[in-house]
Amino acid sequence: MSTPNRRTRRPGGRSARVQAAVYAAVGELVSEGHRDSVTVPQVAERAGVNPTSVYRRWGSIDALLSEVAVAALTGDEPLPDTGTIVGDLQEWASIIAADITRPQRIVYLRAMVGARVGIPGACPCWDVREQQAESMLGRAADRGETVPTVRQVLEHVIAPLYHHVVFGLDVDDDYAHHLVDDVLAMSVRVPAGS
Amino acid sequence: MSTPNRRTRRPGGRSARVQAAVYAAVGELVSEGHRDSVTVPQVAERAGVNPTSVYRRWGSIDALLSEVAVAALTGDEPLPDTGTIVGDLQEWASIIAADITRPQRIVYLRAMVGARVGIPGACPCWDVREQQAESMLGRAADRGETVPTVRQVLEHVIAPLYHHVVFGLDVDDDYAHHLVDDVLAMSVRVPAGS
DNA sequence: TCGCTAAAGCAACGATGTTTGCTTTTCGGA
DNA sequence: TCCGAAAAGCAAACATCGTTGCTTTAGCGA
Repeated sequence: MSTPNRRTRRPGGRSARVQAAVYAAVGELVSEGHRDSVTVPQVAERAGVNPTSVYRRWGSIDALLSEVAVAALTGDEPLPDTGTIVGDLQEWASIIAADITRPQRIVYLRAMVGARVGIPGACPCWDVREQQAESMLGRAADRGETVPTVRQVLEHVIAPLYHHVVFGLDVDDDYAHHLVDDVLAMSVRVPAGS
Repeated sequence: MSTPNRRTRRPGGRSARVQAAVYAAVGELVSEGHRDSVTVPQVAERAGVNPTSVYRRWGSIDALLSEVAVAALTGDEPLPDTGTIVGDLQEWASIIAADITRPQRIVYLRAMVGARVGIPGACPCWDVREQQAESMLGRAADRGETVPTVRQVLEHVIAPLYHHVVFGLDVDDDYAHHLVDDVLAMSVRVPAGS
């Protein structure tokens, strides 16, 4: 088969340049607080690109926004490594909380929610979080600590954090740490023979 | 002061009729699966009302949708009363899961997320859930059961459920029950002297 | 280097959403 | 019953978005 996967058929110079310009333009507009009403023509003008090109490549502003969003939201920060699972999870939760409460992130999250119509399946964001959780929990388990499952961490730390941000509820360090305390409480069980 | 609170200045006949018609129209359109693209002119036509009236009263389709959403999302179902906290929470979680995964609800939730720009503070939805949780936990505590806190139930059952729906992840009974199991595990502690 | 073709650019059009100034209706108090 | 004013209706202008047919540019393989 010499049929490249579409979308990779001509990745060279100009296409790449247009994509970069468009991505940058979206980033700028979002950062400038044009929170809502980021439109295709706006992005195109800022990028110095013809609107038609954007329409043909991405189809709609939502698709574009959510593509950029995924890229922006999965830029990985260094993982904490404090020596204990409590420390790791609390620092991790704090970092995430601080990150996703930034105005630009909120715009992206909103865009993701708006665009997730008829797009089944998970988005890469959660995969990243899952890998991070796996990594920290794995290390802790190796140290002999009692740890919750990856699923529990995702459902009871990550999900509530994003829920709060998306619905405009308060999110701060205290809140994040509470979540971690809760999830750690889940993994403390009465030993069978005690 | 004879300055009524605005929005209540002339609640009589016609205004009320227009509001009712518009609310009904939004409900119909959303129910019919016009998932996206519910526009002001559409709503106005269906309601037999002039678009201008809608624009002047609500300003935008998002504001209108989220106003209707709050009304729709806080309609309370009867609370389960199975005799145990496990049973109550599991049934409750199932009911909520079934409710918010209906296509119309998703539209409303999306609208809430979209409209929650610059509207600080909680929306009435969470208040309802909080009261429901309080009620069930209170009954269980009276029976002498060990129960999690209201906050824990909200953060670790409600929040993940809504998170999943809003981001298009799977939600079913199993998932809901898992959450309940987890939150109950939080309240099980090793007795001090064991 | 040449040629094929994917992708970008251009321009014009059609459709819709939104705003605005003005008129008409009708609520609610005097 | 009458009057002032709030809210609804109407119509037309306005702004923008999104689409489409065609042309032009420029990767990339032969």
